[in-house]
Amino acid sequence: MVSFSDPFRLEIIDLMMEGEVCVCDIMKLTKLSQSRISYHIKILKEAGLIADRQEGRWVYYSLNKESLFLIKEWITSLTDYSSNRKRCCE
Amino acid sequence: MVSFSDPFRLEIIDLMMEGEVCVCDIMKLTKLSQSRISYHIKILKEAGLIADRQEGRWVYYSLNKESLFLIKEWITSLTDYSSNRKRCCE
DNA sequence: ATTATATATCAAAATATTTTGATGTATCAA
DNA sequence: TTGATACATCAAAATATTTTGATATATAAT
Repeated sequence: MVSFSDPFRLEIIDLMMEGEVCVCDIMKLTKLSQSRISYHIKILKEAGLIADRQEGRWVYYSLNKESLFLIKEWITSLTDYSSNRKRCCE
Repeated sequence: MVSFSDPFRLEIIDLMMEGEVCVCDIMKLTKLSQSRISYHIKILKEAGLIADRQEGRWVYYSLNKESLFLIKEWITSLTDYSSNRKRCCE
């Protein structure tokens, strides 16, 4: 969840919406520097939000649908719970 | 989304799952200092994630279900999109 | 073998966020 | 109207994250 917290990471996630991308794609599409992209990719990967697959010199990154589904489930649990007013501080 | 990024804010959000809470509730339940809680509450409020309602000296905070729903929809759109492999860098 | 390409990693600098403690404001009770 | 309570705000200090530029590693092409 913490890794969702950077605007560039959100941008990278949005790019992955349409399928696999490599760092070079992200470079072309965002004008971010290579090491900067690698840094954010690493954060996303450590959070389990993206999957990677190497093919030769390229590494393809894509969204990890399972972890996104788990986040959705957590949000659902937050809102589904009955929200009766609690008396406070008494 | 950025406001989701702090462990204490996630803790506060979890506390709101069961309904409205005031800062004093959060103080009792988390042992965080008052100003620290107010600070995080402010971040969550500015992000539209929580609603507030004043009653006398107390301010009751609760989850904003609509904004949580919007986040879920965004995540759904991320994963629903067809994820055909894209050729890269060629 | 040598060179080029794709990406990762690193340490230092830059920047942003969080925490703290003090003070301010509004409401309520005595 | 005085004092207490609940919460907000502020500036400074503490801490964490991000960016940069350099270098490293692995693969592939020549």
